[in-house]
Amino acid sequence: MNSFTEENYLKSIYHLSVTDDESVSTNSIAAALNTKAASVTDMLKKLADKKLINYAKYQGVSLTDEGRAVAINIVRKHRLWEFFLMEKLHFKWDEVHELAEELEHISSAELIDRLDRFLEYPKYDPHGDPIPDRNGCIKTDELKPISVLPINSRGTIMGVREHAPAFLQYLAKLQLTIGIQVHVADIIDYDQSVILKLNNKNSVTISREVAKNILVTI
Amino acid sequence: MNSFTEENYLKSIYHLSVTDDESVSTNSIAAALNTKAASVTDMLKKLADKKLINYAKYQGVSLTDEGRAVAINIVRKHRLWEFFLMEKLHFKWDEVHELAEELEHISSAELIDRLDRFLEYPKYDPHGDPIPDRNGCIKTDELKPISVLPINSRGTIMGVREHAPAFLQYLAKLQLTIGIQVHVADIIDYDQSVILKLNNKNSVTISREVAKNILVTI
DNA sequence: TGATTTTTTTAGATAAGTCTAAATTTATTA
DNA sequence: TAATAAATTTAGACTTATCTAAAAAAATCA
Ligand SMILES: [Mn+2]
Ligand SMILES: [Mn+2]
Ligand SMILES: [Mn+2]
Ligand SMILES: [Mn+2]
Repeated sequence: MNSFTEENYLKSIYHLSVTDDESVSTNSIAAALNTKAASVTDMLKKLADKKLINYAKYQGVSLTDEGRAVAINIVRKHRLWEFFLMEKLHFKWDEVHELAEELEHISSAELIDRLDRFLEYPKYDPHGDPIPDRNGCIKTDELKPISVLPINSRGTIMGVREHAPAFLQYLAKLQLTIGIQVHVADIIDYDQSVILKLNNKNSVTISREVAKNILVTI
Repeated sequence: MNSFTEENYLKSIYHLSVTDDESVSTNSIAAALNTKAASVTDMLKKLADKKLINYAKYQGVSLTDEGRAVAINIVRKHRLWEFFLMEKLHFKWDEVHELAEELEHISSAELIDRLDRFLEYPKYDPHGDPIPDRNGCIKTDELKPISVLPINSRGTIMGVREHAPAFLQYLAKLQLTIGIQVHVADIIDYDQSVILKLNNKNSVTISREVAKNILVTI
């Protein structure tokens, strides 16, 4: 079995490698885990010994197939717990992530499969991220940030790129949550702010920065 | 915050002091936690420093009010998770304890209060043990082992004194589970074996050892 | 009571995970 | 390409929790 710490490293490497694509740097892992580069190097050696990552000094790291399987399983647990917390315990979408950071380390596979069944096999977590199935298969829908939509186009909010509670609370206040249809009414020349019309006729203005972090299907 | 290890020590001391009453010995803690006496001594010093236990060298330990509050909170979490696992995820009563040993360390009080509400404030866990409320109040029903019942008396199974999976599986096979009414049909002179009649007319024979570990109300 | 056994504590090691400071390697840029 | 800057690794130290072996205290009993 892997320790909580090892699991957190593997998960971070996984997330960094899906966004960054290439091999992951020591410093980026340190930043993600809020730790120091020296600590990361120590852990990378250990994970390499366990054949969970490919690591050559100064070269960055990537996950092995086994390491990726471990990481995806933690992501699966994280997202299923998030769904449970929101759906059954009625937490808000900005509250579930922190709690899931603990729950994702509960080890039992039987438990998570039963939770999956109890929740009726949800496909997406409260932030729109896909939940891997028990075989580690994970959907990859093509989502676009609102910032690339042209004036007068429409989209449905399906995810976010940023999970900070403050950001999620802000979106909730604007009623910009998963499943909501938006219509790009205007884009301000000066700073690229986006004016959205919602189905309920409300109109909200968001900065380009915010628009980049909201994902939609067209 | 206390570490998992500290929480496990406090919980063990709590359980040992409710069954044994007086102050708890180093060796009994070591036995309960499957560790060595030397390790226990080290931890006792730390817990005493944190004012969670009363400890004087060679004198055994007892919980302070604060230590007891921490312990009871862990027991609350343990039993609520056990109830969830059985009620919602349909685990068997011999499977839930091990899983709850992990879940009891999830820290959020908000989470456990919401879980409590979701489960509709259960009073007892799957083994008949009372679930402390959020203020740490815990019911203490007077339960008697079947072994003290005279011939021809009746009782309702309300708990067990032994939580080992093998024991619980054995009881389940005999249909001796929580809520079942039993009638003491006979007690064998030779070895004090107890012959029970159930409501469904079935008759089962259990050893005195087993009879001691099944608790009933009359 | 005095000797023996049991219990508990101390001493000293080990392993995991973290840190700071220094050294080394790689990347940048003049 | 040589100097400088940035990234990474190493060295050495610290904390937590654990262990074995030895010492000390308490309990038992002849
Ligand atoms: Mn999350
Ligand atoms: Mn999420
Ligand atoms: Mn239990
Ligand atoms: Mn129980």
